[in-house]
Amino acid sequence: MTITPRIHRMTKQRQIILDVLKKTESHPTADWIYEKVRQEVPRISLGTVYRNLRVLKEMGDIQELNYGSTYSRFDGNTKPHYHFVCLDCGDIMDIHVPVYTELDKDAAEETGGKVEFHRLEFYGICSGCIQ
Amino acid sequence: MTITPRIHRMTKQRQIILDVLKKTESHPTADWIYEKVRQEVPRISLGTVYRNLRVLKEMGDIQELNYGSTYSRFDGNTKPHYHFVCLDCGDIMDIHVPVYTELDKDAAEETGGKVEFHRLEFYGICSGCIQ
DNA sequence: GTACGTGCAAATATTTTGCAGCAGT
DNA sequence: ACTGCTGCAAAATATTTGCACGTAC
Repeated sequence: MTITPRIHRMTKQRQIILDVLKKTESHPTADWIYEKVRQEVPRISLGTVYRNLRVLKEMGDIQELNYGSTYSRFDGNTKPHYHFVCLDCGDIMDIHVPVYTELDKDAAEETGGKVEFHRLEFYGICSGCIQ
Repeated sequence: MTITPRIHRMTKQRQIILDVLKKTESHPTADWIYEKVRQEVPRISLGTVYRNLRVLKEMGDIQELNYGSTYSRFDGNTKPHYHFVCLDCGDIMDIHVPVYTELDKDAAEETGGKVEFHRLEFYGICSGCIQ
């Protein structure tokens, strides 16, 4: 009586959602992705987009971000990296600084728990908004 | 024609909401705060709780956290500190490691923007859930 | 007295879900 | 063929807001 793990199929919808996320530099919302995918699959529903985003996240193909707002944004870049959030225009950008994995050790020691990963976001005004 | 800044009054409701947040060690949701405050002000509305949480946040008296879920949590501790989020039980705890303000300089250099602050959360399994 | 705050209820916004038919493996 | 996936629409969740009255300053 072993648990059979759920098998994921690669449907046209799922593939296109993944492609859209891998191709964009931005960190789009579910609705933005929906509108984009609709150009190729006009009858796709928003529910399907949400269901696929959840599966893709579970499979580790994408990341979900929910910083500073009531809705989520998604990131097709799964390599560890940090983000910069502009407090003015709300834009989120990738930051190319080395990832400090040693931090996890300190945190694990401090809490007595096991640290899997960490997330770091910088908040401020982006170069475009400074003038 | 100067802009007159909004003046905030300290009402009974606002004071109690702030007190509740300053007293707790947890990082409660708006609804938890609502239930707690209701013990002292039975007729308070959830709308009032949300309005006050926004004002208190704007005044810098509390922090809003929205990590890994669709709803916000609030933190009465405004001193810079990091968080640990348990992927099993969902609990959020404070971490007592020094805050690395130098990180902000690197990020500002990399983006060309101005960094005000950063947030760092560690994700893993807390000591209570490890067994 | 002024204008910010409150309670109430309705509205928004975002995400999830039940269901019957469709489709990937 | 089996079972996961889809579109559709309705539901669930979390948060915001219009309004008339109340209250801190």
